[in-house]
Amino acid sequence: MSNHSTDKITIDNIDEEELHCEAPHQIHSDDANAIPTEMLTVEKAQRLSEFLGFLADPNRLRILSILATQEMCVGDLAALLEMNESAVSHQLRTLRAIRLVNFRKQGRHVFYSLQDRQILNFYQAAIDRIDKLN
Amino acid sequence: MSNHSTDKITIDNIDEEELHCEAPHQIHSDDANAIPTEMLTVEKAQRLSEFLGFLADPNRLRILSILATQEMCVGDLAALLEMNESAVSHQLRTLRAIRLVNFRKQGRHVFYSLQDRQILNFYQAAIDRIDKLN
DNA sequence: CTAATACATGAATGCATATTCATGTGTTAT
DNA sequence: ATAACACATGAATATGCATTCATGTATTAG
Repeated sequence: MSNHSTDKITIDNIDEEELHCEAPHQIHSDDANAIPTEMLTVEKAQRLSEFLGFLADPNRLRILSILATQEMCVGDLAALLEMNESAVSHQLRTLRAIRLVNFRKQGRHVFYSLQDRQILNFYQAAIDRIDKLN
Repeated sequence: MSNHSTDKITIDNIDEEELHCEAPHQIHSDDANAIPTEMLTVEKAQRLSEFLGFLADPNRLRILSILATQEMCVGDLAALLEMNESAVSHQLRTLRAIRLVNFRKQGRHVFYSLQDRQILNFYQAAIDRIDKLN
């Protein structure tokens, strides 16, 4: 029955669900503009985790790493990745569902390409993070 | 028995695994520096997906969204998130394992804070992506 | 028309993982 | 010392999901 009329939930604005520990000190920002000031709502957290979850698969990432540089048909993707064609097709289906890839048909071939090229920023940032921390 | 002596795999450098479809056209870059030119190796794709997978959970994201602004103890986190304390503790365990959070003990309380503040960049970028595309 | 090719898809299987429950450890209060 | 509190953790359960297998559809070749 929680009647929050807003979906913006600031942390200290929470309806006094008796928090016993005082916040000992606020975290200060290294780069100030990157700090979100609000707790994620359940709904938004779900959407975000869904999106990240779609990226969080080795084979999907490898597919995207290929499509980032060139268009390619399903059979060739399967050959490059050394995967079953069916498995590749299933993955492409999910990538299509979230609008990350495009496809165009040409004869019996289907060529896939990267649609949302904005994710390359995540991709690169994540790669850098991996490279630095290990 | 594939004896690649290198872990750099460029796509057209692949040992001629008979690709039948010619690449009809190279994808050109919107912002050129964001384009990776190499296919991800299996190992690197696994590490990357593992990292993204750790982020891809609604409750972990909500925890991080709180810790991004302030330190907090386990019980208060559980209250804010309306979660079982045990569930929160398990999640914090995995966040600790990947060095995303710090903790300090004070009496019977354990205060968690964000350690790797670099991920706030992903976080913000992902949020923006979600906001724009839906 | 028939066969082969390229890809898609539904069902089944197996694996990873989030939550819950029960219990354990350490700390403060009485 | 005993009890209550704060948190951690192992085991069990359940749920989601990636791959495989079998089959279906569309296109081209002969």
